[in-house]
Amino acid sequence: MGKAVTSHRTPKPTSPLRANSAFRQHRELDSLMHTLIKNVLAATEPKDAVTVKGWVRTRRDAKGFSFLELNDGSCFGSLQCVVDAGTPGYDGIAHFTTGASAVIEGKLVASPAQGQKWELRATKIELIGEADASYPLQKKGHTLEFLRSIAHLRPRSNLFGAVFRTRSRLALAVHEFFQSRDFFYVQTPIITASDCEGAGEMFRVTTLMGKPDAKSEADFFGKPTFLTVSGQLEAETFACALSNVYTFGPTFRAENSNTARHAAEFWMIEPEMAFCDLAGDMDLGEEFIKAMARYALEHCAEDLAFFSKFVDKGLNERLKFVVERPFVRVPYTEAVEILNKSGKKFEFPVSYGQNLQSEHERFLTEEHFKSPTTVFNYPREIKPFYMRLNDDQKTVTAMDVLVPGIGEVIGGAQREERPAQLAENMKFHKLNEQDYWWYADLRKYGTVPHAGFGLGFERLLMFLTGVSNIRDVIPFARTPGNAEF
RNA sequence: UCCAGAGUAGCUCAAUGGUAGAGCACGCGGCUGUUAACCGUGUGGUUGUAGGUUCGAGUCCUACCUCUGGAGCCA
Repeated sequence: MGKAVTSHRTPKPTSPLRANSAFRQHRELDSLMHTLIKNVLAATEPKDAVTVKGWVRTRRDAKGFSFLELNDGSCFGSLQCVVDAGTPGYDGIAHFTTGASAVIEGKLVASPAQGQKWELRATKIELIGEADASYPLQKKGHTLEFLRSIAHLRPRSNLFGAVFRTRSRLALAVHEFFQSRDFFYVQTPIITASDCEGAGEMFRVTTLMGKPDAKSEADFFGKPTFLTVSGQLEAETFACALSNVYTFGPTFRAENSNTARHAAEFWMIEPEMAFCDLAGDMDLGEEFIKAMARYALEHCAEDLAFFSKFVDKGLNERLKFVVERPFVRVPYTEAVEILNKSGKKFEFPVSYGQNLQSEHERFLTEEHFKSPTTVFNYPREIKPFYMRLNDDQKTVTAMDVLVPGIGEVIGGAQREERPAQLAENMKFHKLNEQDYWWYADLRKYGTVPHAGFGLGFERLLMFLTGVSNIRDVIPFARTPGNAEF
């Protein structure tokens, strides 16, 4: 240990968006520290003294020297280091095995061989921490199932490094999208007492462990509390004050869902706009998805190239298509007609008043329109109380954005802003008005038409990376029976 | 939760009801500006768990567990 691990100061900011900001103040210190491999590989000319720190991906020994491939996760690629016998530290070369951490100093030179532009001719190598022979990540491909069982190590693999770099950049893109449109970021509570909209089974939050007979009045908050299933109702209160707001945070559903697109803990993005109707809501949803696709193409090109090659061959085409073409918009009633006239045999029959099944959604977006599709104006019976009743008295201003391969990515609506109608909606859905007194107050004091939607961040990532299981786009997945890490 | 499929070495997979094997990983030796390096060699197993059928079960039967795909709930 010692010197090798002492420099942990924030390296220079490298986000293109922060290039000229005050965040660059540590830049001068960079030369005293190590250089991220991302910056080494982007060099435009040879350099005399470079120090890199990372984890050994592989070592290939030759007579009299070795190739060490070092990766620090700062970018997709690894740096090939050439270490001659006799280089300080070479006597311990056998310990530089896959997974070991190391510091390498050397000269950056143009590589004489195919496969890489630059390589580091080592002048000194130092082992930081060796990797036990049982290190499970091999140089060969692994199944996603196996990698899930080593979630603490999988970020060191090509795929998961790419996924989580992309996730980070898109999280920033979410904020930039909304902030640049004058939306304010609202942090809605994670612990909540309201059963909200019946959006799903909830996790109970309590300090009454081991006291099964205790009344909820004796609980920490003096009433039953849960982990939030949505920040929407709270976001509405802020939209009715700051005009345009969004949430971006963890959401919890205690459903016993066992699918590739459900998790018990996931991140949801919920914009809410005052003085906005359903059309404006659909516009925002479409713009948002297009902007995310564009951002990924522009800022995650290297990682996307990997996804296109090994995860989803059609990814780049699809993202370009999404960016360039308008989404299809179709009323629910018309969607049902299309499905009925399709001549296609569905496992579940299509009929008005029923929710669209996965197979129906897939047909619309993958076969019929071959495009992301927004379905709107659903029957009120199958949608929550807060959605605005249309003049036909039968449908509500709901909208779902469906994308090929994933299904529903966005669920949203224009909200019911008329106090009497909101009360009627609650009766219709057999809800207790008293439980929503503060929500109803928004309609009592200066009500405005407003609209918003919820978007699953992980589902968005699945769509943008081609990764087909939600467990593989979230760092540590929580699903029924699984919270190991 | 329902339907279907699968659990064999650290990983990926073979094995008619009849002596459990290969590749990779790992160890050792060799070779080479190599790049999923290569060649030789060695180590490595309570066949998911518990029962049952049989002279004999990785293989057939029952239950359970786990995972995968599909469905429901949704984002």
